Amino acid sequence: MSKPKDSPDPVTGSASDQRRLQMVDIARLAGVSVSTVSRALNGSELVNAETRQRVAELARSLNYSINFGARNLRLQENKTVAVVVPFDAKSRQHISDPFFLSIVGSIADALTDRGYDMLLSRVDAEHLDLASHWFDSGKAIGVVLIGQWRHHDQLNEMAARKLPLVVWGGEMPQQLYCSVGGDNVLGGTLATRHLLQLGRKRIAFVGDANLPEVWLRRQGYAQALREAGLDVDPALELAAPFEPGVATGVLRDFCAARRDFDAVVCCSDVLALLTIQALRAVGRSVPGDVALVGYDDMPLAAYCDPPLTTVHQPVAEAGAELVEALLGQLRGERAGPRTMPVYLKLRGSAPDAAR
Amino acid sequence: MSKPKDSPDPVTGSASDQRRLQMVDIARLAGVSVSTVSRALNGSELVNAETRQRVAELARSLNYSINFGARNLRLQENKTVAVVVPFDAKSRQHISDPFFLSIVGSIADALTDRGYDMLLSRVDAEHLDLASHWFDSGKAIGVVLIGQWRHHDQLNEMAARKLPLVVWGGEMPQQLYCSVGGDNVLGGTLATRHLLQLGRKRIAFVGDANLPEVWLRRQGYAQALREAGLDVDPALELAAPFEPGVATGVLRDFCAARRDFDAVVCCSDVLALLTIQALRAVGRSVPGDVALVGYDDMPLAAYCDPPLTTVHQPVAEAGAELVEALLGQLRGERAGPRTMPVYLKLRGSAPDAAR
DNA sequence: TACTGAATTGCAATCGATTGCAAAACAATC
DNA sequence: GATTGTTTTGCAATCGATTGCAATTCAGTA
Repeated sequence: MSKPKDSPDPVTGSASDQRRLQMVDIARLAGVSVSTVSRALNGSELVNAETRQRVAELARSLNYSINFGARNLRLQENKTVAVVVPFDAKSRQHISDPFFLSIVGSIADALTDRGYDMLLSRVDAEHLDLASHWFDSGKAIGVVLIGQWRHHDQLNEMAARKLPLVVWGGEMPQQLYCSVGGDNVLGGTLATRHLLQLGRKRIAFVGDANLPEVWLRRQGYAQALREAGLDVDPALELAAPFEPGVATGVLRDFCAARRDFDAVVCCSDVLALLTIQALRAVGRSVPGDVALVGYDDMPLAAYCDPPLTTVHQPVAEAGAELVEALLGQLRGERAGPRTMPVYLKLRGSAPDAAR
Repeated sequence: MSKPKDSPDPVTGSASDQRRLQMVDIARLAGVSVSTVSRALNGSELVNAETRQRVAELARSLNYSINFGARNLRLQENKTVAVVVPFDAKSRQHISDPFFLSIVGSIADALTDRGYDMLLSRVDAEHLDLASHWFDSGKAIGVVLIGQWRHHDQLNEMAARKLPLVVWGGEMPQQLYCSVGGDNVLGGTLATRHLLQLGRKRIAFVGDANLPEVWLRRQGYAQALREAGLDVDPALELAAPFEPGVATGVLRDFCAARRDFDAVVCCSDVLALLTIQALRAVGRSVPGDVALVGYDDMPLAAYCDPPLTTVHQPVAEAGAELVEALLGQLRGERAGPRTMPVYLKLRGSAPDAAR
């Protein structure tokens, strides 16, 4: 009948355990002042070693933990970073692209490692500047924004206002803010070159070039074609958005209308999957009739059918780079944009030529 | 501390030195006291309508926003909720399962809608109880934990300590904490019944029954088999974990060793994809040789090949339910576990019998 | 002009921590 | 015992907001 675990602890007192323990309680129990407790818990040399030990043990045994709100207010210090994921207000769609979610996970890791907290929120992709609210309100010391979307301009304005900001995305000409991203031009080039090496000559490009990252990838795509002495055919470019719902229709129409291409460069792995579906719907096979390269190398890319040949983005390193860039800014360093290497991961959707 | 606040040095004043605007600044500029500004911004009737208007406009034009740390300290109120995603410490793997990430997105929405902030963090899946730190330190008013994993016991202890806690997961016997989840027994039953209706009799079950949710789904699986007069064959159960890395090997071995099954119930869509790959590697087709049902209905489930027939989990509603359950607890309501309906989404991997 | 009550406004205490400075305790020396 | 020097400790101000209560303003009335 005895259930020791559930019995109320007489020391802490069952009635008053509603209120959270604070320093004054520890102080009273230890028979010292609040100042001494504060110093003891912070390991100050000013307090007697024995007292320090005693206070620390008392605090631990009572499961005391400090009120960070009060501490931050006093110290004018804050270890919280806001991570903001844009969403499409028109379609009211959440971000569901696995790649962005992976990046968020990677940032969470990087922040945790460095002792920072992460405030996650969403913002209308048409009003990226609302993300500055987290800084303005003092809730966060800086902002990490996932993607530039269509509002390069707003980002520049935010940077001009001295908002501590880092953006995952591509490096654009005359950019004021600090971006971190994969080498999009290289990615576009690698994907296209590989398809050319497979002997494909009519290579379509799927992605909305209004987005900076896509625009850069398209540069790489065009460059690779030029190297091979080929021209860009605007008819083979499809401005499909990243939202699966919209993209599906666009892709089906495209595949129904044209059969004069033998390869596709897709600007995300999700778009690649949708493209494969659209192609199959009109009776064309991958990689037989059409070879296909995706982008991102999302976790599931290896487990699709066919597994996706895709441009690998350095997700694991991305979090650390973004966080370091932000902390650098806060230290007053003038941080420029950073571009990280990418490489092509060969899988079934556009297998190695040697095979 | 008698050091008067240094007037910001106009010469050396670095950019980062730009002190954030506070109420006292607004007060000075408006020619009123801080109290009046506070009241004005909070829309108090005590302050003259005209003054209120003037102060509000001034604050807006200066882009002032309140310091929440100070406000929360004074009001003893906090609108931050910690959302904790367990990770596997052994494999040091991030959570990459798209389903969990979708749930996180859904919670972010629900919290934003209700004016709460979301603190996202990860915790070692072997020490779920560390999640209580967010509450103990006053950084969050409660904790939402994504998944029970193997530590039902730790969760019960946390609940016994009166930690405001809600867990996404299944409802287990003698559970002290509040869980919110899909109806796992029903899900298992629906999946299995559907395969039986297709005429399959040797149905494998893939998932680690040490996890509460899987355990419940297995109940449903067994129940459906019994209904059909069939016995559960332990040889057809495969305790594959959710981590793709580990699961891949386990599944390949299983498919290589046994060909005496004609259907599979998988406990996640990712496991379903891996199973399809493993089956194809040994020359068996889906759904021809083996019909297959996944679980979760992750965003990409419709875009795989074949598209996955899968048990749809109510992700969009999940966030709202979890948040409401937590807020209910905070209001002092004695909230029991909630189980949400699920349904079977028919797609290619186990098509409708009628076809 | 003096008085009254309602409408505004401001003073000062408060939330829970940190920390400069001064006071107290203790030890060492003359 | 008085003086000096070194540890330890505690008082009180501070961070940026909120709010009870007292003070002020002002219109209306005697």
